[in-house]
Amino acid sequence: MNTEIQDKTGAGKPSNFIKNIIDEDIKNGKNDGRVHTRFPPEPNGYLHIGHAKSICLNFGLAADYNGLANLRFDDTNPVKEEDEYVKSIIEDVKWLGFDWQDRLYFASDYFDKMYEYAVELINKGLAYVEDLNAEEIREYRGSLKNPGKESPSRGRSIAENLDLFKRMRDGEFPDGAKVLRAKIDMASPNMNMRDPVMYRILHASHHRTSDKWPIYPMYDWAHGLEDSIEGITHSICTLEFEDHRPLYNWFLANLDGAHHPQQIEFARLNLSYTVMSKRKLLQLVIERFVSGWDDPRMPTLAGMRRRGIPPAAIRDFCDRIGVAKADSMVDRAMLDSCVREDLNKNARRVMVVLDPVKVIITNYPEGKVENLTAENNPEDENAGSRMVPFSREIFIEREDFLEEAPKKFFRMVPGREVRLKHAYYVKCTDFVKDKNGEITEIHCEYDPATKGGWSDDGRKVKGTLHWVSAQHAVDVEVRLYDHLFTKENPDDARDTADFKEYLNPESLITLPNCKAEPGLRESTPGDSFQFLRKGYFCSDLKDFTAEKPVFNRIVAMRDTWKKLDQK
RNA sequence: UGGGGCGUCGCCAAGUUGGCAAGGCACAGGAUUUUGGUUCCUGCAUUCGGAGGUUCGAGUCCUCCCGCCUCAGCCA
Repeated sequence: MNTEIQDKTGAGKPSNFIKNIIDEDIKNGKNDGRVHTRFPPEPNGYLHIGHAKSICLNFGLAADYNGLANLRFDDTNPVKEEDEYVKSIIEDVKWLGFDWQDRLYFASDYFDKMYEYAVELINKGLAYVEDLNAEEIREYRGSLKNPGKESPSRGRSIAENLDLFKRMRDGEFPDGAKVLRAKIDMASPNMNMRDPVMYRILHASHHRTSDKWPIYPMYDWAHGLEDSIEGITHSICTLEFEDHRPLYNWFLANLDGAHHPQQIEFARLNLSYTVMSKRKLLQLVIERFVSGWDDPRMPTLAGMRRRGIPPAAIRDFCDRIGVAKADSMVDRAMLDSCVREDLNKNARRVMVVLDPVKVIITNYPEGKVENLTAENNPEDENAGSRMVPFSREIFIEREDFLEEAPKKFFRMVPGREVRLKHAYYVKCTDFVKDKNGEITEIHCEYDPATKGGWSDDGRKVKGTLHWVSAQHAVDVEVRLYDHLFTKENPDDARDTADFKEYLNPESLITLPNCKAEPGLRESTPGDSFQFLRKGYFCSDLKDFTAEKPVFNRIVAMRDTWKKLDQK
């Protein structure tokens, strides 16, 4: 394999086309071998896992090449942006595990400089003030197949343009009255080059510059300047900006002495069984299909944090999916796999019965309580152990008992011996049903010689069950989360009405009466556990209290029995 | 017969100057196991959207064709 590249870019991470470009740049001494990237969110919404891909890419590249990565807010549109989003984005990027040190920047910090640059273009005869209104500009722009035509304003003198632009800046004109446009080519096959708008008039208060500016720069004009000013070497963005690259380059090439970063585009992330567009996510929140931006089913970083997904698992996921230019849809199972891998290593094991049925161990002394040793994590010898109380009456999982069982079922069945994890071997001797045929009570006998769950005589038991002592059990609520949508790609709803038709009615199942071992009452919100044999869960960041403990299922265990059973 | 991209296993994805198809997820077997979890083995593209061509040799070069994504905000 290409061990050379891997050694060079470190960490044994797979190569990708961006690293190849950077390797080449370094070989050629471009940018003096510097690598400087940036993550440039607009503070107008919450970050989601798609942004995480970009964050991991930009900060990861900087780390791999001993470079730097900035966090920069692209706040050029005051009517959409709010400080609240700045805060949440900062929180999310930190949570993901990245550090921009003192390099937190705002596009709005460069407004003065951008204005000067605009004047420079006007002076070069490369920009002009437009009188046409928005609708007229659209008409003049032409269509995909037909060239546009030049605006009457295009012929204005430099002096007049300078004057008008100054007056735009001074607030003399109402919103929409004029714009500043670059003078490029109205017949270009690339629509972005048909005299794109650089500045629009917006008498709006900005979250940082307040009322200082009545004009605001457009993305295409502003973004390259931001990159240039910060000395960015590789400006990484998503595929839809590919068509903007010629414009990005045109602006920078026409400004004297401006540092000129290289724009590189990659394919944005699509994840199966969810949607990623801000508009659709917003709709789910507003129409109450989810409880908020941090609903554990949301693909937002806030939602994933509340779900209990470790940031390290998201970083691992972003490494595994790679970076390329082909549109793709990553299987949610890939993320689940990363989550399980992390949690298997790190989550303390604990016993919780989700759907309890009572078991009475008829030959166990009434009133007796034993404290049994239970290891906290077989994957981590430093995790230690805890004591779990055992008594005559316990709860087990309803689905772990079958009156008549198929051959491959090796849980509790009348007459068969099974092991209670960390406790004893027990054998079912009897059971009680109510008039609906539902099991209400199971009777067992235990073997006192098997304390701890071992037998000296080499006797084999195939099944091991988790349990909770009835008198010591803590009542907890458990929320089982599943895919938000039933369809792999809810976005291709073109044939039918709308993506919300594919919402999964079982994406949240609340179990209000679960039985947990006593220690769980003391958990800190956000703690994650493996509920033995059931999956990984975390105490809910918002709703968990010692009085009413609430746990979220992060992801279920892999379950080969379920697969077998369904066949 | 507008422009710009992309097409390698069910899903991601590597494949640097042509040298004879990495890896992960998923799936299927088996071993180990006080979690039907973990771990560990094993299997899983004679083939790279298709058809031609160049070459001793092509996923990599050439030609044509097919399919998908994307662009007409004073959004980013």
